Amino acid sequence: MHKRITVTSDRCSTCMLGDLCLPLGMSQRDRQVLDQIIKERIRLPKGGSLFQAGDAVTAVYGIRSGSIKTQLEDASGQVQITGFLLPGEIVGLDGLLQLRQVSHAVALETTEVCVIRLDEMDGLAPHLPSLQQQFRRLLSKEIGRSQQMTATLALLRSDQRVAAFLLNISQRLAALGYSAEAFVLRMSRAEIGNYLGLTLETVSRWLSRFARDGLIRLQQREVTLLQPQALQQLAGTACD
Amino acid sequence: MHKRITVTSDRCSTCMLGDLCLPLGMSQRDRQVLDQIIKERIRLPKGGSLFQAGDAVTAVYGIRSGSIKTQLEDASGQVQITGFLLPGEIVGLDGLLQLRQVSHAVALETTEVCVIRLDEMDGLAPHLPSLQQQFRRLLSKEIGRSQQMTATLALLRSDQRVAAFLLNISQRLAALGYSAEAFVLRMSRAEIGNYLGLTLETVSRWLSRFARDGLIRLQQREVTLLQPQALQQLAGTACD
DNA sequence: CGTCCGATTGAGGGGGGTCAAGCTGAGTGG
DNA sequence: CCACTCAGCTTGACCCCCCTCAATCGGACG
Repeated sequence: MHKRITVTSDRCSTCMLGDLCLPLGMSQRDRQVLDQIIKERIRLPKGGSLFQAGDAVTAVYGIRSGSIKTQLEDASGQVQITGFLLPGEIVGLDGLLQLRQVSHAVALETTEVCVIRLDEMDGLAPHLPSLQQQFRRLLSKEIGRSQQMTATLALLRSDQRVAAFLLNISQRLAALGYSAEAFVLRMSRAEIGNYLGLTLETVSRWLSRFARDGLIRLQQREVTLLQPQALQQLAGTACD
Repeated sequence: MHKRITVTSDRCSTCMLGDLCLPLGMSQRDRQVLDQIIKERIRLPKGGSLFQAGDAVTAVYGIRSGSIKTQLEDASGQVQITGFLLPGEIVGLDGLLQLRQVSHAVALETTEVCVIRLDEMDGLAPHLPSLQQQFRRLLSKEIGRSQQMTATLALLRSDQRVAAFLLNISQRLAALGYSAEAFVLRMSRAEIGNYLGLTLETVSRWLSRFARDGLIRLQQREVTLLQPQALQQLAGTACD
């Protein structure tokens, strides 16, 4: 389901993602130490699983290219998507509690991730306090992101959730240097709906409505934000 | 708003909470090292603030007795309660990203917390790897808890959310050695509703209905679970 | 050109929000 | 000791938002 690749070039210290990923806030010297930790990448085809619930946790994963969804699943087959992750973001931060994965991570397109082994990280920890602190920040950031999602689900109407979703994707892509206005949704309407606690029909209706009202332009999964400020106003502030 | 107390007795190594709090999985020797980190407690009256959004983060806090709610607030006064925390649980794990609090933490009753200073913790980290790992587990646990909340809001009907809420409180109190069947809700109907993404009327209606159907007994905020297994069946599994 | 999966759009109904009117119990002051 | 107050809770009536069910459409791929 996935292919392991030994890293030979373009390590952390020279990676284009730089501050957008694990090395954030680390000195160039510390980044070169980091290069020694990350020796491997994994390449996933569209639909491929990075890990499944129950797997032993030996590493966390930094997305180098592509995108991944993470979802909780229960015995009855019920699914809840908990995140859509983009390059620079770290996958597998839940699961550190018992060192067992609780989520299922699936590639939404061809995706490459850097393997950050926990044992390597713990081995270097005493010599690299900045890594411990950065890792702690990443965990805390994930808590904040998840709490924000809670506020979105608890406080916003369906149209506000869809608008907030578009803006969130837009801003994260913009931070990566892509266009904030024009982008391609890598996930289906059903996946967006599941993520937002709505049905796919409701998502589709609001996207169509936004397009009809001139807020966005839509061609299948291609989105162009025509009036981002109007979307922002619609989404309001769900405690952010 | 709060009173600082220097710790003179009943430190981590002898605290009754023991494995239910920070020291989980640490050796008795390591716990005695932990005693040196935690030198202070804070006592809060009902309604008192432990910290507010924007405050500098210098510590996280272990609840020793009482209970605390944490909530996100935005400029327009919109509030979203993100958690009700019981003894043994750690407050302030969000906020480590920028070392600024993002939430407002308020005591639901007279509450005492142990101050776990970050600088002390980082100072001892190299000599105490078990603390780093335990702290990482706690952060990961909080991610899992928050994701579970997302699933609850996205997947469950209002009656299922209320049932799941009662069972959650029950189980956490049982883990502390209290009765799983009979307990007092420290928060108002409005706070429960906010937390669950419902109105206080809906919460009240379902509690009344559960009581009328013989699933629980209700006297103001005193709850007795008469048929916990029926509640469990009602709540179903929101991906857990 | 036919098939298929995902997306769109419509019609209808129900779950939960809104608004409003009482109720309850704890605290207060006479 | 008891009326008074007030915040929190309960219960009812109404209605709207979003889900459900269904039909149709559209592009991708053989």
